[in-house]
Amino acid sequence: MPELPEVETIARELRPLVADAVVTEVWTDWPRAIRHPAPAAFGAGLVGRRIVDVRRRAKWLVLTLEGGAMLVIQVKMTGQLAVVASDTPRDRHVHVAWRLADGRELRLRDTRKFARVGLYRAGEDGLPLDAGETGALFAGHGPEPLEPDFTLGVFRRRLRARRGRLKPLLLDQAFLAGVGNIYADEALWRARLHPLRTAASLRPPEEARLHSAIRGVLSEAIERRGSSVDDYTAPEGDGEMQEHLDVYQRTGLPCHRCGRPIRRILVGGRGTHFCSWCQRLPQRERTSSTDTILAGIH
DNA sequence: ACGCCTACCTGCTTGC
DNA sequence: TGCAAGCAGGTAGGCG
Repeated sequence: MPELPEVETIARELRPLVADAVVTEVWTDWPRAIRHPAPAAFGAGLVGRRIVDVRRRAKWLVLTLEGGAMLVIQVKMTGQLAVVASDTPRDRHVHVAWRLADGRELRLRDTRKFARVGLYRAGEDGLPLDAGETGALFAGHGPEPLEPDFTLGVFRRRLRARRGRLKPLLLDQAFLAGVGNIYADEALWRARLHPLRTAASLRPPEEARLHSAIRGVLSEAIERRGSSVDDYTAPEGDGEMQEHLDVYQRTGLPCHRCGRPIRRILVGGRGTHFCSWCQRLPQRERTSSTDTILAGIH
C-alpha cells in the first residue's frame, strides 16, 4: 500500500513519462473518483493542458500543468498509475484515463476504487487558491520527514506536545506526512520502541533513535523503489523493499536482531508488527488497556 | 487532543 | 466443493 516511498517512486518514474505531454481527452467510468471539480469541469479543465512536472507531497501526487493548475492524484490503498499506448485494452479496474496527444494514455487502475483525483488552481508555493470543499489541500498535513527542516528538535517538540501512543501517532498525517502502516512498524522496530509507548514518555536518546529510524527506513525504501506488497507497483514495475522489511507481515518469523518470533497485535484497528523482546513496554506504561491489546490473538 | 467508530471498496483468506 | 463472513488499510467524518 503506497506510503511516502511508493508515492515518491511513482512520481519519479512518471515524471519523464508524462513531462511535456498534452492531455487531449479525459475518461472515467467511476465519477466518484473525481473529488473536485464536477466531472465535466474536471475534463474540460484538463483538455489541451500540458503536463510540466510531477511531484509528491505527503502521499499525494501533484502533476503541475502549464497555466497554473494542479492535477492531484491520491492512489490510497490499491491505485496504480501507468502510461501505455492508447489502443491497449483497458481492463475492468482502470477507472480514470487521460489521453495524451502523442497516442499514449495515462491510466489510474484501482481494484478497490479508493483512489481520488482532483483539479486545482495552483497558488503561490504550490498551495491551491481554489481547493473546493476540501479547504486548503495540504494545510492539514504535518512536516515532510525527509526535508532538511524536519530536524530532531522539530520532531522532539511535536512528540512532546502529544499524549497518544506511538503507533497511531505515526499514522496521523497531521503529525507527520507520509508514514503508513508498513513504515510505522518498521521505524519502531529500528528504533527499538514498543508501538504502545506514549509519545511524551520518550527519553532524549529514544526520540533521536525514532527520528533517525523514520528517515532511514523511508530513504532506504525510496532507494529500493518501495515495497510491493499487495497491489503496489510503480510505472516501471515492482519495488524491492518488501524483501528487506524486518517486521511488516513477518508474524511468527524470527526477529532479524534477536531471533524471537515477530508478534502481531491490533492497535487502533491496525495490524501492528513488532518484536516483544527488542521493543519492550516499560512497566510504568502498562495499563489495563495495553494489557488487553497485548493479550489479543497474534 | 484523543480514541474509537463507521464508511468507502473488492479480492483474497478463513471457517463451516 | 461452495458460500458467506472476515480481513486488509488510507482517509474522512462523526461522536464522546
